[in-house]
Amino acid sequence: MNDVFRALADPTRREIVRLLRNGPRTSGEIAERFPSTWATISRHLSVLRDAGLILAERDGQRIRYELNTTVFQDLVDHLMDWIKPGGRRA
Amino acid sequence: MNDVFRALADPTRREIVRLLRNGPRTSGEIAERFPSTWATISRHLSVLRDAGLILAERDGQRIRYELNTTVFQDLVDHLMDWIKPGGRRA
DNA sequence: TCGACACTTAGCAAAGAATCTAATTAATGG
DNA sequence: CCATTAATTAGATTCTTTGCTAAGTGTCGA
Repeated sequence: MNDVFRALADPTRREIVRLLRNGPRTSGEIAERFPSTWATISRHLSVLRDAGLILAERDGQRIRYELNTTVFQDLVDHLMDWIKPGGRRA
Repeated sequence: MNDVFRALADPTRREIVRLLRNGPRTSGEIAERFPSTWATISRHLSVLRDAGLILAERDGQRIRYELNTTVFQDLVDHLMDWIKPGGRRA
């Protein structure tokens, strides 16, 4: 879960997530929307992927990324838990 | 909103948030639960405060911190938005 | 008003993260 | 098998974050 929070701490990565709401996109399609280098975006994608927030699927020469909504769901559940007092731990 | 995500990226700060679920605590009460220095915890508290995630209220010599649940609610709403496809922007 | 208590801020060193360029891997078409 | 396109990885640099010690602020009681 730590990876998830750390991944979302970066504004560019959150922007990538927002972009992927509208459906899967290739690495190149994502990269061309940002001022940063393709290499930099690729790095961001790997951070998001390692956190489980996005899924990668190769399609020929391209790699298609899409949101992993179940992890977002887990995150939302996690946060909901926090704002309910008297939770299991602590 | 960027501050909120950045604040939650640190595990110690998330732990503080979890602790505050069970009700307000003073700076000292919070600090004594962590291996870090009081000064370090104080710094974490200021990050959480700047992000609006917690509220500080002075009570004599003590300062009492409590969760600001409305900001968490906003965060949850924000995330829910992400996992619904076809949002307003992009 | 002095001193002790509760807490925060400042300043610094060390660890981590973001981004760039250049090199590398992988798939495809000729 | 070579060139091309698509994308990632490596290495270097710079910026940010973290956590420490030490100094400062604010409050209270004697």
